[in-house]
Amino acid sequence: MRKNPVFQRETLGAAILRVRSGRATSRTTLAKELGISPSTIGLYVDQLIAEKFLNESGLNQGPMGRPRRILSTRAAAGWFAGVEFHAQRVQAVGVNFSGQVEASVTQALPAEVNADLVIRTILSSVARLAETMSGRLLSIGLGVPGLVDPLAGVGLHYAFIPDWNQIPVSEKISAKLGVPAILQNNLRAIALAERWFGAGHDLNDYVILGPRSGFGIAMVHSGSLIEGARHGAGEVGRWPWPLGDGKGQELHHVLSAPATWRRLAGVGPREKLPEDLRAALVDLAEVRGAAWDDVCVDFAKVIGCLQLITDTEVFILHGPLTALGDRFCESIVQAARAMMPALAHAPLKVMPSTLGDDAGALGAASLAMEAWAPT
Amino acid sequence: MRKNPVFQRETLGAAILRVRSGRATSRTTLAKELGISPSTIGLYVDQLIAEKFLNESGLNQGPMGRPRRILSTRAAAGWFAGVEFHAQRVQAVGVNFSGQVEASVTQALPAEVNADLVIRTILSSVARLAETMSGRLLSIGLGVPGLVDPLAGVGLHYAFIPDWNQIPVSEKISAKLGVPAILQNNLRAIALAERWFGAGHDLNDYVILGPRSGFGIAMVHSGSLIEGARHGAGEVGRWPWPLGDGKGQELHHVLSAPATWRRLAGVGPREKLPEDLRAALVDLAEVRGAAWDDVCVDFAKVIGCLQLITDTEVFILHGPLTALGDRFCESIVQAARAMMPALAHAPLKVMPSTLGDDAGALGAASLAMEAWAPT
DNA sequence: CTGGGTTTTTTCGCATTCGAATAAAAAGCC
DNA sequence: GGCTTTTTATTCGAATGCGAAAAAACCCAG
Repeated sequence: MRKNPVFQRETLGAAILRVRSGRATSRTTLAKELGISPSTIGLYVDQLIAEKFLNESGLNQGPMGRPRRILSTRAAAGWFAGVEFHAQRVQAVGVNFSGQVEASVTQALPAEVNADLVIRTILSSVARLAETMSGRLLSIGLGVPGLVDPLAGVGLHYAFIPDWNQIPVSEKISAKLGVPAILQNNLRAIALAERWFGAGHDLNDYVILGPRSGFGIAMVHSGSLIEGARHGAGEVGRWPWPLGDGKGQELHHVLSAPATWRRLAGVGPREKLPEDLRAALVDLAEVRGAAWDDVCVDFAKVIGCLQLITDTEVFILHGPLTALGDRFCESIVQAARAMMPALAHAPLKVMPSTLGDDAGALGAASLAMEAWAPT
Repeated sequence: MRKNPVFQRETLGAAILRVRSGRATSRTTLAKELGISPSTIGLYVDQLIAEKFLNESGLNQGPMGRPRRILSTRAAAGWFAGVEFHAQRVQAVGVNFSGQVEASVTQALPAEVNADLVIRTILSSVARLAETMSGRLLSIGLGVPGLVDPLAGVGLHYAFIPDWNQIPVSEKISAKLGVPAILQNNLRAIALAERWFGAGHDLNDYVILGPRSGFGIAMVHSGSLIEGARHGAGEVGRWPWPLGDGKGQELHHVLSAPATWRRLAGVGPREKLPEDLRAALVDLAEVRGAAWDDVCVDFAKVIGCLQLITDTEVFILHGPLTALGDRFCESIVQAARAMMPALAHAPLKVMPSTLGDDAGALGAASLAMEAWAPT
């Protein structure tokens, strides 16, 4: 056996990612995935096994030939934290080294929230996760609302937390916790969650629809996130509404989740929504008729336009409106086809996410996993 | 001197590209650009000089220290062909190894054009270029209208040439000429032209606006072209018009170049445009009043929406409407700001391209240059 | 059960690429 | 003019990663 070479962190990290995601399960497939030679990957895998990051867990016999030695991540090798927040709450998940969620914490934020409180709540959430998780924390991902500069690790602006301007979140968090903290906009984090935990497994091009308190989208093109020159890509919510009419309001106000509920329930903009929305959802999902059609047509206008620009494979609906289910998505597709001749025979797919309410936190955890590599 | 190593084609090609574009002018800057060590780049440059692809052309004395030995491409090392076409004409340029245009050929296509004729006209155009150009042809780039599969080298569909369906253009051309033929959609090719010959030098994020016979856009994000999952990204021309109204026509018909001329000139949709459009342009550019404002507002609607989705640095206007000049672009920006609060204080830049009518052919030549590497 | 076929993994020599030191080329400064 | 400082280019030994070939592990057929 020769003297150990100096292993490239990047390659080690990439290898672990492939094994964790199941995209590569043996030395040979890893070599192909990473585009390096079988002899080299052998050394790397040996190293990762020696450092207890990977395991060999049995054999996989193909139709013929020597069976593959199945590689898997050691769940106990450490854990990642994923935290997402918005003006109302902080949500955190703990994910073991194999990418399985093992703990989850949600903390509400008071009405008079500020940046400092958010940071402190994030830290306390991670501390609570740490009580459950075993092994050491490896890195932390943060899904931050509003404008975010991921490279600098700075939260640039978020309208619903007064002093949230130019906050060096990454610095503050990683100084306290002693591990790298990776930032990303929360919708874009959700896009990553879809890749790791949802439908985006084999997708290279998809768009996340995020009708929540506003309406934003996150776009993945050729497997990578679309950021925009100033981190502002996907601000569809600020389109004028009615579309193309300068005098009106913004799309935000019409296609947000609350606005949609109101329209479906026939509740005026001033009236309060029913207290137990969760319970009312089932009923709402049964709504048909004019209100339903109107809402679908409005969504179809936007999604149709987006399809024509992005030529994406699929739209994945996130947020509370996923409760409206497949029929909502299908109605949107139908309406879009009816409205735009270009889409009549083109593939257009809209589907509700299978991830739940903690998609943002899962996405943040994905950030952490993707960024981490052994020292 | 040691035995020559086996040089990586990819690295050789990348080095030539950097030198040609002026992004790297010495061994050291090349090393930084390519992310390889100075010692290695030395060997590569020596090899490229020995093979007569590069020259040393003098010294560049900085404020201090040993001066850089300036590298440059040998213009006579070979040439690239760039060909663009649409239903009416084929346009070709010949570009020397330093990236300078040395020859240009335009051939009209008859009304009863078909795929076979297009291919033959492309070949004859290249043959005519060859009469002027010196050295050997290295590769050929093709800007193809409609849907294009660049990887397969296949023209998928183009509405204005009847049998243009699934045409293996790359195969046909490179079989005849014996050099690689690289395909791309013509608007996306223009985006590359902007990078090599125009304003895109230092830009990583920009959007090409192509109001011609229709209305398409090409998007560059983080330095790379947005293709779309099915090569159909940027089909903004097929948005419904008026925006958001299902019952109307398509944006194509209102914001195309001819339609815009008609609106500005007050000419009905059936009447013919003035014969000598070129001459009339100067007058049209003076147009003001209601028609002018209407047109600007309509463009602003679309460009504003695009800005909010893409968050691009700049829109570059191409096609005949560039004749309307800076004032047109400025009016659009003003109108967009007035219409969309989100853009009121955000950076929004629209500018006319400085490239002329042969931007498509230049872009095709850029394709050829970017794809080529020494054997 | 032995030998051929097939696929995965490892071994081992080799060479491309790197890193650190060295040389080269100029400016500025006394 | 010699000296230091600064930046670029080259030299040369070392080593990371590669390729070809061998080994390993399994199936199947006779």
